[in-house]
Amino acid sequence: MNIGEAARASGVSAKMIRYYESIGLVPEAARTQSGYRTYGNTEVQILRFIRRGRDLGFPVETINTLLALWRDRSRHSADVKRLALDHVSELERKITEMQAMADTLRHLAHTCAGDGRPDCPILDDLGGMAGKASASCC
Amino acid sequence: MNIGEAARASGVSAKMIRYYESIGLVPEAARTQSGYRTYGNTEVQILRFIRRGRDLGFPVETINTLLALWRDRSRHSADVKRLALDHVSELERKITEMQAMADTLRHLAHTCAGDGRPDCPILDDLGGMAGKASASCC
DNA sequence: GATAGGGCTTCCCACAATGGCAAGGTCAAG
DNA sequence: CTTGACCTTGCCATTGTGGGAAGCCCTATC
Repeated sequence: MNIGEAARASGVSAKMIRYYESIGLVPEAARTQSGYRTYGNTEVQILRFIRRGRDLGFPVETINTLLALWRDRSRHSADVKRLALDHVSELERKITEMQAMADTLRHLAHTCAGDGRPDCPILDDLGGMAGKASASCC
Repeated sequence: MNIGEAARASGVSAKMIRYYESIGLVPEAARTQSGYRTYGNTEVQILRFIRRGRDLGFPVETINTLLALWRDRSRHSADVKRLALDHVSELERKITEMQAMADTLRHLAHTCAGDGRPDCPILDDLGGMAGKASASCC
């Protein structure tokens, strides 16, 4: 199977497959005489694993660890679970952060007329003029 | 005021001030004879505006537009409001995406014993073996 | 006046993960 | 043999930030 076919079969672009190989996330693929990479079912399965991990937002570095655990028949599921829950915490942290941004902006936008006049509480806030009359810079 | 002092006064690192200048987000600073950048209150105010915009998650490109509107006394607040609400939409999109990831992972982690045994629904899911017995790669 | 230390300058490198392009080799079908 | 689709490597761009090196500048202290 060529890289293009492996890409189609795994959902990982050929570009990314080469990249993952270059950073050592997947082992170097076997090559034909002419230099084409070749893939089998095992490799495609690994690529699918990576793809799924990326879809769940795991950083590549963590996927590397997860792959190692996947290969390790004597792994402790506790190690996998901890990686997953750490990632959940990280996601929650970012979600909370973005929700605070969105809440602030929704509030500001709510108090903004949004018409043809220049007065705008959003710009007032950004300009550090919150609560004061709408200002222009400089 | 030197760049370090301006950084302290605005909350934007000296490094980033130079970067913002290089991409044209802030005008080129005046220089002393020896080449040091100098800043006044106006410049610090602009930097604070940028800092606040970044804290609200606006991309630099959008902050550029917001700065232009800030300077434009004949602006329409509708334009500012639209930028803000578009950004809220973008934040919501990302939040929804990350919440789906977190929900999936919480569910998987919940069904994972997290002990010394190797069986792990999380790895099963990543390996495309959802619902089947815990597998090891290759 | 000399020296030390801290601040400033520019320039380059790195990150994470992905896309795109270009120049060239390869393979299979017509 | 030609054509078109595919593969190869390599370099550039993204977004926004940090780090560091080499060298100049300024001020304070001895």
